[in-house]
Amino acid sequence: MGKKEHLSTDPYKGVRDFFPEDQAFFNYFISTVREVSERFGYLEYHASVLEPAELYKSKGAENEELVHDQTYTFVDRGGREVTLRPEMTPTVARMVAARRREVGYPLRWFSIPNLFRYERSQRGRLREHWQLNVDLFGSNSRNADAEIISVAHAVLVAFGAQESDFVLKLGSRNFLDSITRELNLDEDTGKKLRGLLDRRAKMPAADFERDIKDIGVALEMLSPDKIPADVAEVLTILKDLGINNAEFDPSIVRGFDYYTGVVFEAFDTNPENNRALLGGGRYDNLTSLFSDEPVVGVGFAMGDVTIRDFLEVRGLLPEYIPTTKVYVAIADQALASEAMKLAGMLREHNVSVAVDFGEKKLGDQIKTAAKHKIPYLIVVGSDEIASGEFRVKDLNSGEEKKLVRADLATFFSTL
RNA sequence: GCGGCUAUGGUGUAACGGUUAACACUGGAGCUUGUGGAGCUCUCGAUCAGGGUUCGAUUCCCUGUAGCCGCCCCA
Repeated sequence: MGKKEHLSTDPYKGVRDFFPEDQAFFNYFISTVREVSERFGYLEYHASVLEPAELYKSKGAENEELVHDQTYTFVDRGGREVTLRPEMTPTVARMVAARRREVGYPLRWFSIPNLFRYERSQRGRLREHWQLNVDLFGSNSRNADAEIISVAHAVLVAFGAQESDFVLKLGSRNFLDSITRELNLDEDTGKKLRGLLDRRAKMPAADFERDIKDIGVALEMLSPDKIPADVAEVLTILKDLGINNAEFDPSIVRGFDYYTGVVFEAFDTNPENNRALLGGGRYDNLTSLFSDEPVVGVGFAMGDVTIRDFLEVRGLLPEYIPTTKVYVAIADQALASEAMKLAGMLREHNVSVAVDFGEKKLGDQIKTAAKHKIPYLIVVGSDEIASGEFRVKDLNSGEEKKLVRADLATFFSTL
């Protein structure tokens, strides 16, 4: 036997391989979110996955865990500490701050970066994922908050979701602060309250009520009927825009410290999938890391893995169709050059064509085309070369039609 | 960082502690020199690693490793 130790074919822990079917979905994800973002007048930017580690360290003690335990951080050959970005917001804040005097506001930017986090993976949470980030800078208007939420809404609709499939839940950091002030809670207790609210959906109602009483907050203060003024304003604008599945939810608080105003998350209305599909909110102080001239912002982010899970559950995943439209099979290896010439002619008309070199029998060549889910087949044989007439087979229906050379290009380029 | 579950060909599954580890898909060869995607025949290919219990371990126990799922945290 002489068994040799081989390398594993698994990808690195927590990251994915994108096989062509996966890449096809990914391309669909990218093109859909890009189209929607651009439709709202947002411009695409991009940045390196490498950032100086200080960018994440400077955000305060609360983020120690994120920086020390949940990032890929290493020292480069020049002794610099480098981090694979775990989120995009500090990067975009850095870029905006760098050109804060010249960019012009309101500024609308979006990006589709990959992000890394060093943590144990679980369903819907991997060590690398891709995320749409949409941000609007330089406006304090409630209309800006509403616009960002409506972009999020439009993205989900563009993927085929109905308003009944998801709900937009809005909360408010101002509201949270007002409770803290009213009850005179210290900073620690305020944080505890925020954490409890964040976890509310995941814990039994009785536990939540007990814990909330323990820190001295009456349950009535968190009633969904007591809509804070900022949330109410945004909800009114959204309604005017024709968005009817948004509501106030006092337990929407978002985990990050940098949020300052209205925050929101979208949820699948199917209670079995209670993970947030996307989330965001207003953050008014982020660029202050880079300058004393702060730039206000509001934005949201949506991951490719969570949206894929959502679309799968809802039956909204598009069927896989390869980009290759035509497969040319040959009856005899000697005809390979003829087949390649025919393919070349079709390519000049922007038809995607793959050619078989005839190393297997014709039947097996067709199997290959079918296996690759290529929709059309042309067989090249000496008869066809002589007559100039080719049989085009639709591999989905099994139907065949005869076309002369010139008509082939016309036929395929209309697909 | 903490906890639960799982580990058999490339994939998905099967095997009361007892012959040669079974079945399906996939791959390869053929039936079959140009209408074939099917079918049939043949074939390649596996018990995660180490230790223990036992006459005998894929099966039971321990350790390790890996994966999945939760928790923590949340981008």
